[in-house]
Amino acid sequence: MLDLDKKNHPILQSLNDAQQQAVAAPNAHRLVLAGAGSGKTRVLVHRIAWLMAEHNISPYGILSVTFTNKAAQEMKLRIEKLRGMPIHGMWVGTFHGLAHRLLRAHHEAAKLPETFQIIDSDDQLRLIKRLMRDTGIDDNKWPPKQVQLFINHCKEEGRRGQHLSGADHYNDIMRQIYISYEAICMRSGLVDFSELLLRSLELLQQNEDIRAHYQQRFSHVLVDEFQDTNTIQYLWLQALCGANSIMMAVGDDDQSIYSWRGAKIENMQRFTRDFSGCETIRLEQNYRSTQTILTAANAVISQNTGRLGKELWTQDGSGDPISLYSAFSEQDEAYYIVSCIKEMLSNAFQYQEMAVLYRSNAQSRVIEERLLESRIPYRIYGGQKFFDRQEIKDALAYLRLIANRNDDAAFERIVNTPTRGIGNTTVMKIRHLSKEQDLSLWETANILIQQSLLSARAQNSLQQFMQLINHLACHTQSATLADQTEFVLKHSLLLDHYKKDRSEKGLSRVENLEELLTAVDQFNLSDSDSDDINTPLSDFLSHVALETGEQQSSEHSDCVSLMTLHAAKGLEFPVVFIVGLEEGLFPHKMSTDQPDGLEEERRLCYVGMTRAMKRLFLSHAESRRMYGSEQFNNPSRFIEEIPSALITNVRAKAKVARPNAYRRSAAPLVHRAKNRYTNQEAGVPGLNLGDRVTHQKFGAGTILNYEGSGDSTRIQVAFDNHGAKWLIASFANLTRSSVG
DNA sequence: CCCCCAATTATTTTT
DNA sequence: TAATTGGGGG
Repeated sequence: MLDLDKKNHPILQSLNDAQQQAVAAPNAHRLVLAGAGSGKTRVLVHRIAWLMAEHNISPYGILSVTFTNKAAQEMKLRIEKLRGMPIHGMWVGTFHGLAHRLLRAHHEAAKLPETFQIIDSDDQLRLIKRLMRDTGIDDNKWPPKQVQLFINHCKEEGRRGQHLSGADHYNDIMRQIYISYEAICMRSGLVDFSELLLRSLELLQQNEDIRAHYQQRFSHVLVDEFQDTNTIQYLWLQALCGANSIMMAVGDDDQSIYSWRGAKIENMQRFTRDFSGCETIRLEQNYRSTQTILTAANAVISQNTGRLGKELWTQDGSGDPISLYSAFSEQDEAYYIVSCIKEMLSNAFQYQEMAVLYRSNAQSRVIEERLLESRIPYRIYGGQKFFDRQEIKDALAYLRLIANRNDDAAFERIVNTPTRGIGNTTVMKIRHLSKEQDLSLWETANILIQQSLLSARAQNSLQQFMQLINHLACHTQSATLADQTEFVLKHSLLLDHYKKDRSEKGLSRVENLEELLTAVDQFNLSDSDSDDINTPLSDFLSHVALETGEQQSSEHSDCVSLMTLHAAKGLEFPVVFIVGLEEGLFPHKMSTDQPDGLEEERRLCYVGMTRAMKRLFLSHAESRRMYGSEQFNNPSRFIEEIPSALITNVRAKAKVARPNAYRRSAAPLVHRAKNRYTNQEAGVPGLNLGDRVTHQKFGAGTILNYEGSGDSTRIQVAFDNHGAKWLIASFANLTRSSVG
């Protein structure tokens, strides 16, 4: 506990006890177990302010690491806001961004050319494919995607090609490809994402003076989302922390949902072991959700084993119960969601306060269709990033080649884009010689031309291409970035190339290229880290590679958000719908066979539930069209893990509340559903699934399901006024009624 | 070089 | 089912 006068310190005043303990922790390592909505960013920001104010730490001595650019940006902003002035010299950024910074500053010691550029996973895959073709490795037998995973996995574990044993045929092939891949990247001055981290770790490991410099500089290292760190990131942090550095790791083991991407929850325990004197602080008071939502989420996550342990609570009230809807089908589910959205809207919630979360992207479609139909504005998070689009990458490849002629990935991409008569034969020739001579494609192309080793046609085309690049380069040397880009777009004929495509796709590609000009322009204005000595062009290229660029521009309009549960991490919404809570879908069947997989699914559910502030709607569908066939999934086990007292089953209510609107809009689909059921008797002659029936006591309802046969047949009926019930068919005495 | 058809295959994704 | 990918033909 802190002394009273400390508690009244302006930086600590607004914080709860646990938060204060974290913020004002003495000079010792701390693991902060920060539950969802417990104010972890707040703690980090206040901690930094505290260190500067009370420990007299200069911004220069602080290193603050996050995973996403968005988080880094927010951190920076909030620190500046709290201090009331811009911060200089503090390293606040993503793992990759900071690693990049280290490599730029010490490219020589890192054995990288000054002009090195970053490639994304797409470029990486292309390089691997090309290399496999060159070395004659069958890409049917060894899928390039798998090779890519292998390489990245190695790098994430800190292993180089030389370190590998090649124990069996598989490992032998993989090692071979990995080694040639490393060679190509070196020769082309290219660095992939995992390489940024591994290379900068090696830089620190192999250069005592550099390591000592940073260890001395950073007296405090703070890390956000620590549960998402992988092995190399852990080692990287460790390398930056000297004997006198203090580290604060903030994370939540219950929100670890990226183990499939290499994240190691074990790093949390490892941290408390490796960093001596480390104590754990728990932030369990939640400032986001109602107690009902928290109790439900706590109950679900408590099913997991090996947790560090934590229970969320709130000072606020219990709030509304959680709604559960059992839909007939995914269509029905979508109608229900839309009807709830309308209801919430009339309950004074705005569209932008609502989010629909699903396990897999494919689920968004039905919901989109219904939203579109109801003219409800929505926005889908995730999906293709601006700078990942084909046409944008083409344009960037021109810029990259201008910046660095040895960039093989860029060369390969645009040597014949737009088509200029440099076919496969020519490119193959360049590749072969390039491999033989260990020169870049550009250098090789030069040799081929000088020695006239190509057909006259090819020679001519290639020469023109290279002249074009040189021409673009020297004509834009002194121009601004925006002018440079515009010049390139025009003279490369890339814009014309896409303008020829009159389809919708082509149209949007042209639009995107035009948007690129805007992006370039904005970059000039806002500018990046201005503390390196690079050209604006190379600055821009690094920026683009590391910051994938957010969604479209419609950010500020009032829209319902649609996204995967993964994408929802870190966000919050007053009203949250979690749909498709079915066995096989969520938990996904790909992860149900191993216990680890199932627990991660459960954490995902926990993440989803804790996004909700006021209202949480859960739903599952009894039948769902998946991969072209009808699946009958059981309700997700996660539903059962929620105490039933917290849940209201709303199936009947929803139908009664809006019988007309509901029925009318649903009509065509009910019809379609009925067609599917036509030959499927509900275990009783004359009754089919989907039929409308009447019961003496319960009134009208719809047949949902049945089980068993003969006298013991049970039928599930959704009664309009009494919810869903299982009835013994032989006693129920149901009569068919016509569909309204 | 482009177009069409058959085959394949369906989590989650940041940097 | 539907979307993407690869191979073959024009």
